[in-house]
Amino acid sequence: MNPTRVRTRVAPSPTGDPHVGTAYVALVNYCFARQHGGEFILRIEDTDRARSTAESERVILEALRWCGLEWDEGPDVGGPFGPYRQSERSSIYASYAERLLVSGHAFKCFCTPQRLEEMRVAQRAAGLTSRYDGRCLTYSAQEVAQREAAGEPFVVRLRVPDEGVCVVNDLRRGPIEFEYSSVDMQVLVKSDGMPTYHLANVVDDHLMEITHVFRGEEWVSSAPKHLLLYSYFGWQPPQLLHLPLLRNPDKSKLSKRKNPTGILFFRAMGYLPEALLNFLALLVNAVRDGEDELLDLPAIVRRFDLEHVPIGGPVFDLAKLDWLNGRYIRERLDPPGFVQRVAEWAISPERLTRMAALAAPRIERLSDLGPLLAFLFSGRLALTAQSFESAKLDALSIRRALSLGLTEFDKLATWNVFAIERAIGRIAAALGKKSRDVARPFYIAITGSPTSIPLYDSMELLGRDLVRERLRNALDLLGTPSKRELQEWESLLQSDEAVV
RNA sequence: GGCCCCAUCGUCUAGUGGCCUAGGACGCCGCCCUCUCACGGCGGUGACGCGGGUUCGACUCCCGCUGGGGCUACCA
Repeated sequence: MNPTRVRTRVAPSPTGDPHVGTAYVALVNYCFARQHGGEFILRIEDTDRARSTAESERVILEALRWCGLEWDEGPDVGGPFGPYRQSERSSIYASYAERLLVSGHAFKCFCTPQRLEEMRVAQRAAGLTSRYDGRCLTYSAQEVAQREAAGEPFVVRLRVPDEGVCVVNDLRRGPIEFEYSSVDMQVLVKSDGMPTYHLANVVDDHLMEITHVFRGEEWVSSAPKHLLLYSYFGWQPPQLLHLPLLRNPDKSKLSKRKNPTGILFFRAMGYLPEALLNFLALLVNAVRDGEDELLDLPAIVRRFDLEHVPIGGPVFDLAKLDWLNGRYIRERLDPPGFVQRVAEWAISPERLTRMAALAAPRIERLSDLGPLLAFLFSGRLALTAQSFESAKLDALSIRRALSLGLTEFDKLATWNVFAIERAIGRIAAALGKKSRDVARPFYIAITGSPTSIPLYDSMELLGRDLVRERLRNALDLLGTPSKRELQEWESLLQSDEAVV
């Protein structure tokens, strides 16, 4: 019916560590494209200047490659529809925003953040949908020109009808109806001139000739805005399918405070990429009764079935991943292959060199190496609440310190000894304790012992994901902070930051 | 609060009105194999959230409730 070649994309935002949900979404897009002999594109959505980093982009690409997914077009491999990095396409978005402005489908808005905030608070208090009230829509052309000439900062907003219904056709969910009156007049161009996701994603999907968009469920509620944009531009929108969000065991959205979420975590933990991808594939399309669950990528693509992609949010079941990974290790790896994987995993020459340098001054026999460095080759450590009794701090301070570590470490732009040391320093200051005393429980949580090779080096070597895992584990042992505690403790840190 | 999505064993799911006294996988339990453990084999535990309809017949269709989730930013 439609002779157009199938083109799908995954569009991660380089604002943090690669998320396993990104791999999940990428896999679906990959499978569909491959199954139809189409193209799978990787696009970087870095329109958030404040949060996007080149390092994050690099790591995300590396992580997706590690998973075994290859894209046909992308910022690193190029392609006929480039550039594939939104920050390099500013002029394109500007011209399309201008088009909307001219046609009256968008307008300049000079409202201050404070006014918007007050408006929303009032709307919510009145039990209404929070939605831009259209004040700047009442200004005359001259008034807009005047304000602009006066140097007033402004954003460009999408004009949304006050009445009528928008129908979003989801490939699996069917038609979803939204009253336009419940759709906000989204900002399309920020005051810094950068487009928001909404504008950029629509323009790019059109220009890059994307035919099918498989994306996370969190986008359902902004689909009407996107559809509106397509219609304003006179473009044919792509087919949409919203995939369920991966969940924590308590069914909430998978979050790194509670669970491993980073692709890098799985690598650091010693999962094989084939197993991870296989596990995700099982979440996308379950096997038939009696069919083997061990599937390589070609098999995953072959049996991919759009009609049977689930829409209920699955809990990410680590136990099942463990089982699958075990099968890969014992069924798919021959001895040389196994050795190679182990080498890639943890004993690269660089890593070994670094470990040796840290360990050598502290041992008397080579055989001391095993116990001293075992924690660097382990997943979960065998700790109990008693393990922390040798720490200098009181129980509450320990929990506070570890919990603050969990949040502080995630804020670090780069993961190295220096940054880690400063983070610990900040935590110590926030708690009014000495750094060395605060470091003690971290030694125990991370290395398994109060005496070990240097903590900060160990943490860098172990990687942020494994450190996070160990802190989570320690906190589980000592008592996971309640929501209230978490809030109180965080404020401790914030007030400290304000002083600095 | 408002808008939207979802709902089968603890978990992932099969099931698209009769094939279902609901099937498979992970987990858990037991037995077997075995120098330990693991693997492997065999068996077991265990679910259609609730209430109304529709129908000769509902896990399957409709409505309500309840529960869970997402969004509600000049973040994506």
